Amino acid sequence: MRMGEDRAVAAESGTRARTRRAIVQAAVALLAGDPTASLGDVAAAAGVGRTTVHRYFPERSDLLAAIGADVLEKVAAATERARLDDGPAAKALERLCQEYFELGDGLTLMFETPQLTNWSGWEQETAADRHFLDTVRRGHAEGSIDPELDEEWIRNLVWALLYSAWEQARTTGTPKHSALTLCLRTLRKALAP
Amino acid sequence: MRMGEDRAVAAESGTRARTRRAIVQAAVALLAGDPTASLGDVAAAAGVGRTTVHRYFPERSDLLAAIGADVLEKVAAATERARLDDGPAAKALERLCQEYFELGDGLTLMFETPQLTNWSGWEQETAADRHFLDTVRRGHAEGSIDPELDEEWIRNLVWALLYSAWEQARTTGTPKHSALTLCLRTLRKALAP
DNA sequence: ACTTAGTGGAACACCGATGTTCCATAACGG
DNA sequence: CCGTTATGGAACATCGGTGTTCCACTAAGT
Repeated sequence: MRMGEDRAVAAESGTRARTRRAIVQAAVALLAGDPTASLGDVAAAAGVGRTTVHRYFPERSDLLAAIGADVLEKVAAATERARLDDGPAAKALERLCQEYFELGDGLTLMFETPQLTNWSGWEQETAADRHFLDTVRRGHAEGSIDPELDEEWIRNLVWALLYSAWEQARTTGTPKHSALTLCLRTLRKALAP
Repeated sequence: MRMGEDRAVAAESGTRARTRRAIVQAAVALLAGDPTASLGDVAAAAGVGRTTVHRYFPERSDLLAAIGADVLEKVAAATERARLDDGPAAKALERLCQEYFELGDGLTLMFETPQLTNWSGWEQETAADRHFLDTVRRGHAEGSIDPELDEEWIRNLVWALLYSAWEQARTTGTPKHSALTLCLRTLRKALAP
């Protein structure tokens, strides 16, 4: 038995881990701008050879899956940080929104790269997802969230607002903080009963 | 001078016009589900031979351009119908939202198919776009729209809400009318000063 | 009915992305 | 300092989508 992690590939020697991260990072940034970018482009953007990319991710889908897992992990972490159970539910969702905004290009990818959501972890409800929906219900119960807006719509709404805000920051020159401010203000007003 | 249209290709004999429309229609529906669908798939979905597709649209980009133009045209028509200059600006935008919702899969495409917006008509501001922004400004002036939300954000917001609502209707079983209701309610609350 | 316009299918060349192999060489760690 | 580890590049096979041509066939229009 190996002392590896519970993840698939497990403990890589520092160098490999660093290269792998470099590739994934570059891929996220690049694919956010052009979802059809080739693996050669990704390699170039990551500053490595195309061969190396294939060494780490035999098929394109493997890279996509890795990105998907990465984003998913970041979402989970962000959900943790938001401490959804503290204070009024509406406020909790605003905090969550702020945390999710840190996903950056990950937001763009989730919208524009459907293949990313084909990876196993995405089809079934994640803990973060459940926690989110629970919080919305709590908001409905305690009266801090408009009861006319059901859970599903609010989930879609949050993501849509985040995507809009991030894209506005990415394409137009809008500074990130003001984009986020608009996003949060809009969310607050939308949720208010 | 010819009695043809001002458009590029102009008056086609009824049969051709019908086939062309069938192809574009099928392409819209298909690409909304999978933006990477091949021309063969489009042909199959349209119930015509692949050769025929190429006859009408020599290159893939030509088809995309046609779709882009089609959507653009529908947007213009919808903007007309919304009568943006009547009544309070906030109400006008809600009417506009209702009209835009009719774009259906066109909404999905605008978000998920960037190549669609590469076509010439999209880079420069359209009349509809200008009319929209003018209406937002009017809302700011007359006090029916939250002055903290700038024109650009509101434009993005409207599209994002529409996309969310449409996707919710398309993927989950939510009936279209209730999706639209949620969308409008959210917009109304977001715009309110 | 007969001419013309429109269609479908097969066959082909082409291209870019993908995935694989092999080897020389650079970086790293003991 | 030397062996292991990781890398980059070149060369190659493959594959699917694309775009083209040609011909037989069918549906319109007069």
